[in-house]
Amino acid sequence: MSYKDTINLPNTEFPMRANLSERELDFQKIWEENNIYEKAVKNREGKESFILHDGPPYANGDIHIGHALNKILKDFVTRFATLKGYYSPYVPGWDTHGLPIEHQVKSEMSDQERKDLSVEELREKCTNYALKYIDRQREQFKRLGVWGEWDAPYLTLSPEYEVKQIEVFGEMAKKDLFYRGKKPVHWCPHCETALAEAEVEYGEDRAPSIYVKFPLKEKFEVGGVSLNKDNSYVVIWTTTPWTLPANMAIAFHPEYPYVVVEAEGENLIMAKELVSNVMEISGIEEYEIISDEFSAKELENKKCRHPFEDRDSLLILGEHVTLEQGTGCVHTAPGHGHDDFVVGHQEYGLDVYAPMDNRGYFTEKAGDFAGKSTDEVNIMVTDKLKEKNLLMDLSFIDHQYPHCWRCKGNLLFRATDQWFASIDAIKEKTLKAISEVEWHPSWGEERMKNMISERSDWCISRQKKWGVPIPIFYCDDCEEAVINDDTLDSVKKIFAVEGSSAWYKYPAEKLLPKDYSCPHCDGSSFTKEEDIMDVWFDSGSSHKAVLETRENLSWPAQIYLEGTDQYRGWFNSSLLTAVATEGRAPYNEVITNGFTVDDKGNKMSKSQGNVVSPHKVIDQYGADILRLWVASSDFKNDVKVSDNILKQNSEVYRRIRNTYRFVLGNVSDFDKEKNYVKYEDRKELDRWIMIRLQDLIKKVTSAYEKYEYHRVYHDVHNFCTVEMSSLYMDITKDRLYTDGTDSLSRRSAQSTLYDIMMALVVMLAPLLPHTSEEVWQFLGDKVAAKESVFLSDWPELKKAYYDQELTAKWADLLNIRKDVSKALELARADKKIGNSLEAGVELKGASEAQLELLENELEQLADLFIVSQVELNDQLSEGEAYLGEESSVLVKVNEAKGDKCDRCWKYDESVGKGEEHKDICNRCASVIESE
RNA sequence: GGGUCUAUAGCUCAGUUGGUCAGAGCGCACGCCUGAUAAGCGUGAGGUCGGUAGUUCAAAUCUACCUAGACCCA
Repeated sequence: MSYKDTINLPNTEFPMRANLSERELDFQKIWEENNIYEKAVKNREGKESFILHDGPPYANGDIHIGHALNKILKDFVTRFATLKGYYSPYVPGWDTHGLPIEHQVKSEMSDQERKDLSVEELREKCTNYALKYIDRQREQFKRLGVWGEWDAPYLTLSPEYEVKQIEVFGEMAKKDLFYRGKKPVHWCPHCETALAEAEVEYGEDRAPSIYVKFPLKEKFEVGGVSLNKDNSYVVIWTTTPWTLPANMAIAFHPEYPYVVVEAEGENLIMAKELVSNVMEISGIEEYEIISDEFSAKELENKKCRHPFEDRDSLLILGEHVTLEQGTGCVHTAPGHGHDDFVVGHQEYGLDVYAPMDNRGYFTEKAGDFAGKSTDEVNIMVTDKLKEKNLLMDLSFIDHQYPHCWRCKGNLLFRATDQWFASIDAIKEKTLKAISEVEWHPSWGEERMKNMISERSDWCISRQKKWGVPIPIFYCDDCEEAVINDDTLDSVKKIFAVEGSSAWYKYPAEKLLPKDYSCPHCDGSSFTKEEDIMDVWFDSGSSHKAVLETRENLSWPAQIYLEGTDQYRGWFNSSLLTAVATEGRAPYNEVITNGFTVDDKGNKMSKSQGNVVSPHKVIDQYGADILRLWVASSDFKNDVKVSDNILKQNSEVYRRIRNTYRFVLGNVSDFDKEKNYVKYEDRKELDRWIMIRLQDLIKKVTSAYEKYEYHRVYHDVHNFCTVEMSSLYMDITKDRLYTDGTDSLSRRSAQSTLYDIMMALVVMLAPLLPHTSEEVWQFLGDKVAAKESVFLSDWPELKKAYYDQELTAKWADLLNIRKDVSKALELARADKKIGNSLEAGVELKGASEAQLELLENELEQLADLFIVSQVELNDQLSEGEAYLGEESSVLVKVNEAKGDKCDRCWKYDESVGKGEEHKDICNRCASVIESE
């Protein structure tokens, strides 16, 4: 007869193959329909808050693997916090304003449509565009298994958000942190608009190339020669002669050597390395370097005369000067160049002068050049220079020049009025705030401090339409800028109802309080500011706009968690607005994740073909595998991802899943109410693994608290593989299958498996929510009280379980087990045995203590080694036995005595001797009898 | 060019304040099992700790330089 029916084999419907890509959707549906997220959060109402504030992704395009990494990490944080007992609601958000969307919307229109478009229409289209992508991304984020208030996210374009944002702006304005200044921007004279760097295209263009002599203002000595102002010059080179009227300075590199060259009776200052170049280009054959090399530091703050304006030109130092072209002496017009602005204006305080109108024509201030175009001025300038004999050379060259993305025309670099936030005013406070934040990893503090220390003032203005208007008015009479509580309250009221598009819909009078008059001059007519705010001001206000306005949130946030690029971005702008308004950082902790790179550590790019798409991963493997990949990586560094890496994670997943499956199969007849064996009454091996489980709980909990998910991953995986699968489950199978159904030994094992399962499923729930929920549902009646794993509690660490004596004893026994395994393998290689149950083992301890141990535990050794018999033999010698490397025990492997029991498959001398059950051993016979 | 980082077996990670032959799991190879079976068990082979030069009795661990890579800025 077959005895298979008399044993308790695993029994479960829990599928070995997960089929995650399809089944995950079922669980997501269950969560959504039953409001599990809401219930889980509500479950912790009144408990300590743990608020992770979401950095808003930009509402454009589909999510990529970097988004997935970041959002999944956030999900780990909030799910763990909730299970651990914190009140941790998660409100996701989106960043919706800004150039890329405006750009995209415009480029989808014909030229005519674009021309006919009103600002309000444009903004409506932008709104729709953003909303469309929010919907798309929302579904994609939800598909990752990220939970949160997806039905009520925060959007930077929502009226309530905009109101808070201009409130933040107003608070800063009241503290006098804003000022109006000029700054050069890319300007298209045809489209009459400023362009962002993304809208600039560089292309070949023909330009005049001129070398110009600037006369010294006074005589000075340098490099051992004395220079006379009548015949001594600094030589500059430029390809934009029209910017010369705005010249304010000449920049020299502080480190390169300069010299004086004598040529044609004149003394010329230039970089030593470029002398021969310049002479060759200018066609001068006879020249001589008449000075020693000298540092430009000797020239700093001396002056030249402007070649044709009634003005001086200051000699200054700048690291941006190169020796690739020109003379090493750089014409500097702070109104017409970026470096010129930074060095000339911000470092040397020179005027930002750009006498030019929106169409690119020179203004009245430009004197002779008034009304002229840049092309005309190019010619006039060179003529003037020739006239004064200050033009060393004129030629034409082809070079890379910026063009407008739309009309393809040449761009100008031109200073326009901008609003700035003064960083200097709050720098000290900000640096202090940084040191009060906990940075993970810790180098973040230094990175942030360096960044803030070096940061110059924040240009808030953007000459665009898709954004939050800068809520400032200008009095038409006195031209003063007006912003105060009265004007702000009025604007806020209107924005709260109609959103910030109202700024474009209504004239200033409607936006201001009724009959408002200028606080400076009593004037009653006003003009609105046309610029919008930098989008970093949008998201940088989120801590106020979200944390302060939502009832379930609170300021400041416990955590910001973003990619490392956000030191410059969101961490930075949020910090500045928070310090400006509240005097401290908006976060207690900042965590950063690295970027996703390919398996060689290179960044992903379409052209490299190494891009891993989260959608594909989900289709092929499932979101839980993607999440496992996130968990497996030390995200503080850059995170590698490739097919191979994902495949590896799916193998790890399989091991975890099969551990669950084994347990589920073996507790199918287990009723916790009736069959649970309490810890003290369990078998030693069961107690041993329970202690191992406590170690695991301790390690895993601590790893979660430190955001070290890769430690969770490794610890849990090792536990499943080493402790559980190859040891505990392998050994316990015999008890579970063949001992009496209701025997203490079997119930003891089941109770243990149950305890382990309950701890594991909760501990992995933040990482593998779908699988954990699936397991939870399969536990069925046993956990009926809780409808979802996410409504349960974090496993409790049972310190009382610890038992040093037992732990030490089992460490010894398991060492011996390793040696026995090795000995069995040798026997197997000799074809003496196949299955280890075909073996009987003889042992000899290597020490008194070990001999005693073996003697005491003899009873359970066969089960522990999964062999049929174990005997002690103090006659064993090294010649006939294997000497264990781990424990020094001597092991001799023999064929097992007796015959194979048909029921438990062990060999035993009692087999074949029974009356009723001939083919099975005594133990099995008695089990059958008693069932 | 500047700021901040990273570099340990094919892969993912451990390696406290420098000190026993550098560890784990996976993968791989080989074997076993066929009552966890598109599972499970065992054994084994894989590393000049990115490179070079130093400090030291002693360095994967400290210093300098170099190489490769990442983010931000210029």
